[in-house]
Amino acid sequence: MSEFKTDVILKGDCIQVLKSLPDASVDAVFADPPYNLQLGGDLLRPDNSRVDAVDDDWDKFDSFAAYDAFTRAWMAECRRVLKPEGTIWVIGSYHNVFRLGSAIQDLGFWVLNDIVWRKSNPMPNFKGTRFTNAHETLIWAARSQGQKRYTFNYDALKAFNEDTQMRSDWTFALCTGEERIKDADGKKAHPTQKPEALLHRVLLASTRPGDVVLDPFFGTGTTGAAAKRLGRRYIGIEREDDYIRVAEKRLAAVVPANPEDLAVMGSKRSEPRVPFGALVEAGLLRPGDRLYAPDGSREARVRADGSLIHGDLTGSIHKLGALMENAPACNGWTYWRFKTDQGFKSIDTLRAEIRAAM
Amino acid sequence: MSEFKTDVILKGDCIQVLKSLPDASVDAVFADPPYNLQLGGDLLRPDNSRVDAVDDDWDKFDSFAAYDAFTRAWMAECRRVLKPEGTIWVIGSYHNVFRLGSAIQDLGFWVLNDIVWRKSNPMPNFKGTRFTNAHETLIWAARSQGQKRYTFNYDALKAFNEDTQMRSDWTFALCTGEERIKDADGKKAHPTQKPEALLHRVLLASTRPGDVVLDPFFGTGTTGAAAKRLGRRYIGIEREDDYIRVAEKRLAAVVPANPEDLAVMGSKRSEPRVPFGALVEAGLLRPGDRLYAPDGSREARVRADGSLIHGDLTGSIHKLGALMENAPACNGWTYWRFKTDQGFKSIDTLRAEIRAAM
DNA sequence: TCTCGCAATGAATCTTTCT
DNA sequence: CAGAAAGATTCATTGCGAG
Repeated sequence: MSEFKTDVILKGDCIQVLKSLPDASVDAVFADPPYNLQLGGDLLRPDNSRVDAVDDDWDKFDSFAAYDAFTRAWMAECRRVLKPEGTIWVIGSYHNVFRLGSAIQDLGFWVLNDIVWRKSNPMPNFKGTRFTNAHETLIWAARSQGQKRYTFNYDALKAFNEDTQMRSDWTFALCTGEERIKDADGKKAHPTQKPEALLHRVLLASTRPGDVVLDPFFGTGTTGAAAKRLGRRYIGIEREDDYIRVAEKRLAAVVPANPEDLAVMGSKRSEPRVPFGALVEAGLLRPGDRLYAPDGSREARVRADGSLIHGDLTGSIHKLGALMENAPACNGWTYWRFKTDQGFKSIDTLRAEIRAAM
Repeated sequence: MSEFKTDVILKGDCIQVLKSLPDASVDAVFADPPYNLQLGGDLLRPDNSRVDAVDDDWDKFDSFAAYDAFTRAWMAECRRVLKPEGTIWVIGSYHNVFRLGSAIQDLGFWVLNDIVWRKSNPMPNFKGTRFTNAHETLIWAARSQGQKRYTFNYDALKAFNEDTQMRSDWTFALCTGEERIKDADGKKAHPTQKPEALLHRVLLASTRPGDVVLDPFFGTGTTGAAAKRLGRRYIGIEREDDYIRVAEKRLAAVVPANPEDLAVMGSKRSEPRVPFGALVEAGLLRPGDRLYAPDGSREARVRADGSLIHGDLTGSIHKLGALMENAPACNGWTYWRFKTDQGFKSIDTLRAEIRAAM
């Protein structure tokens, strides 16, 4: 059993290092894999022979096959390392994203969304032979189909987006200027450094404070920087010493946000359940009290066990609400009202009282 | 050798019909194949109305393997039928587009761009479980690598796009309202009719007047309608009699446009907004920073998700502003201020900064 | 005739907990 | 594990009918 440390950069080949990590140990994976088919040594056939540069159709197919084998090898390890309720993010462009997406599906992940990173300042197509390639694609997937309990901070992103739900197209500027890390000689330290804002949104959406985020292609550590800033933990895997040095220096300088500012808008689903009967027990409502439909057209009587009665119809607040409206379902908490000196009030205000006292 | 007519709808299974077409005979292919959606049960909106889902038999496949086999069969025939300098367009969503893209690459096509159709009015995610699925993806590919003589009307598109290069993300509204073809009983005639503006741009970009455009999944004939309007020829393949009838009637009514009239068919410009959360992502504000009400009497703290907190009140800039003022609504952008060396400034100035960088 | 409010709807892989 | 019950959940646009 290997040791499991977080907030570290593990040096080595990503597949080898992944194999050393325990099963079901990380909450999220973010992967920005190489797609240049000739990127030094990454591309090995299943038999470990190296793929040469290629031109003709047959070899092209061969190189796609090699890329697929490589992809499926690291991705399968990521799946093993991921907790059941964890999710994976991968990013790519049209060169490789179809390979990534097919692999994700074939390995048993369940795609939740594809997200478009719309670049506000893309590099123009100088020759005028194609459309300006102005976006990249992220794929977000759960570990398996039917896994409904993945982390998604829906309400946080809705607040972020000024109270309308976050869409699948995100606009960010390229990583340039101050943020772009340069060598001593002024050259960019890494060819594909991602904007930290992108990682900020990814982690805010799909992880919680304290979660462990794994990045098998760590590069200069954008994932780690965003994780640290947001109070998440990270594990980076990187092969190149140069990148590791840059990342370590970068990460040392990152100042985490205060824990109390990392709280985000919570969901109602995460609040404790309060049975309607508890309102009666607490004396906020009494047996015999009347509840009223939103338009006042109907009423029901509260019984001692927290059920409602209307004529010869009885049931929970939800069931009776649905019956009143002849609807397939009804949230009784927001449906029923009770009478006060100041007029009608939702029974949900009484639930809030109980929760506040808890 | 089969007869080769254009401006026709060929009835039958698309693979069978494709086999009857001669080699190297069409200039472009546009294909909107089944998406293999894999839906669960019914989906209800919050108001309990039922979503009219795509549950047609033609969209059901037993497995990814079955879908891949189908995809490669029709796509290989399309490649055979395509002229050497011809290009293919396919459209899909995350359910199927990775399969399409991998097949395109494996069959020897050469991807030129992937294009994002950004929907200005997508259906929301009713249950709050994912990001709003607000786009679909098109793939544009040449018949083979090294084929440089494909048609791309660079200058036309640049003029079309207010003299800047056309990007890979396009914004269009869904096909609704008058454009959406209805049955006699008022139901939509086809579940997935595409907006003609999308096809208009596709054909304008990648074909010339007189070119032959093949659509192997013709449906109600949007490709044919755009082709006819633009002075291109079309060949549609469709299996369902109902769709063919609708398409024939539709096509008969299409009037080819005068070239000078075509310029007006641009897309609605509805650029993405800059949400408040983006200021936090960009580092213009940090979690923990203070915002102040106009009269300075109240303050709130910024959190990582762009929500504000004041005591135990939380919410978006708008919601918390409204709470502060005990008002029904509030424009948070003009309400909140932050402190600088030069005194207080509106957060709206920060939004302007981000927009300027875009 | 014009305005306002309400209903309808679009390629959707759309819940969680307890018995 | 299946089934029942609790309970949470929507954005932009079009069209129609009331006023």
